[in-house]
Amino acid sequence: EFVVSSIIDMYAKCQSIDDARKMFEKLKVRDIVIFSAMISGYALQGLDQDAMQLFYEMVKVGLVPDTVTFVTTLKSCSNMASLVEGKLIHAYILERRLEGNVQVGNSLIDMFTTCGCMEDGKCVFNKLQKRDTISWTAMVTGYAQAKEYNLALKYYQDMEQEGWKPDNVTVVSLLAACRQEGLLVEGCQHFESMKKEKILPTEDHFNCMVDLLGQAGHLEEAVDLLQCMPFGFD
RNA sequence: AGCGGGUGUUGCCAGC
Repeated sequence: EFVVSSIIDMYAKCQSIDDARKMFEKLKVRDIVIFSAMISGYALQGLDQDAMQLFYEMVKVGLVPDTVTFVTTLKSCSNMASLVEGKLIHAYILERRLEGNVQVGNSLIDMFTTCGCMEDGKCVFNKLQKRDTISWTAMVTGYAQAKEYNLALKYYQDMEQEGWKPDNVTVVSLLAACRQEGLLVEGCQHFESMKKEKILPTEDHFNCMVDLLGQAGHLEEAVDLLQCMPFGFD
């Protein structure tokens, strides 16, 4: 029961997905947590077709997916950028009336924007009763990935205006957008604002900043930044 | 009432 799902989870996260599956197969009784742990393991390993198949199997045996099941299954849809499967999962979510759930909504936003369906993503976002940092960041990242940088930056402005603070992931997406648009000043502002927000920069932040400075011809500043970076060179 | 499964992470290049 509790122990079993933990072990499956552990195997799945330690790249022993086959061992996880063996244990899964041996079980006489499987509940949604066991299924979700197994689906999550497949999604983590990029075995997305297996994840989807297990989801369908789970529904077929009469188990009712919950928010966690949907979140993990949508992850596989995103990995594959499979709109067809994503829409099918969306239909199950609507049936269960879970579209307004924050985590499920966030996953739907990610799935739709990853599949290039910006309107559907926006629609889910707009319908969310409650939003969190991840909802906003998913929109920023989604538009940045779609190369709609101005919209990405606009979502960030709205996010700020509604009183939300960015976190390190938000800033990576912002810097990526600025880098693509060559917005040096704005990029520097976001990078500087990390100190104020007490966000620790990761390698990704530095990579974006070094490139942003470099492409603007500020080579010395780029080198300075490289030198104070707590990581190896790229 | 509680417990095991959970969503957002830059760019370029190479391989599959």
